[in-house]
Amino acid sequence: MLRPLRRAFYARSPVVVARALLGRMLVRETRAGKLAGVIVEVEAYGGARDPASHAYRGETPRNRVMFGPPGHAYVYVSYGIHHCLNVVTGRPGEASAVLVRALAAVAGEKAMARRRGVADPDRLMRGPGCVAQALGLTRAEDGADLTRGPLWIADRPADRDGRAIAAGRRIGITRAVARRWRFYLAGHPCVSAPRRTARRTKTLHR
DNA sequence: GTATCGATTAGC
DNA sequence: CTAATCGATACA
Repeated sequence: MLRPLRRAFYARSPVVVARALLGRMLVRETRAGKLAGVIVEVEAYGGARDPASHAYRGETPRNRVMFGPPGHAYVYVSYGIHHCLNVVTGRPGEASAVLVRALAAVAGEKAMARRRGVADPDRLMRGPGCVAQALGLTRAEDGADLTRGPLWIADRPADRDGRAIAAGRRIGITRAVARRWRFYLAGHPCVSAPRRTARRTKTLHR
């Protein structure tokens, strides 16, 4: 029987949780049916110590959930258009999180393809905005408790398809760009390889 | 108050 | 390369 990962799993540093999430199955149960995918790409974000984090400058209405207990979803609107799913990690108040950047679909592909308007299975959830669109996640899911349904991550050994965990720079940020806090399954077709170099870099900040 | 930037994406 | 579009931030 598949159960959700318990809160203790999330109560660790974002880097540790990020790596531990690779190969785990994320499940979203809707009235229309069950959507699921294996996590293949993530990014870690620190709180007050990480200039690239939404929590770096303190609590706001948007990031409030980050400052709460771990194991909850932080869903925000990116560029006014897309939604992005994060998992809150660490101790309450630490405001660290893991951004879910890509999944390999294992259930509900048809519903995902309909929502995405895309047929290619590898492109259903490649990129954080695509993940949220395929799963139908919005600000309504902000604060959802991942240790219970209907949005949860399964307590089952990671299935990494025999692939190594690779690390690289986080995508799309301009601060603390030196940190190699993006983790992904090497060579996986659902991983979004960075295409452009990031815009203007503001801080290296190791 | 106004101006600009972004943990993005699709399209030209 | 750019538009899309809004919360947060920077600044007058």
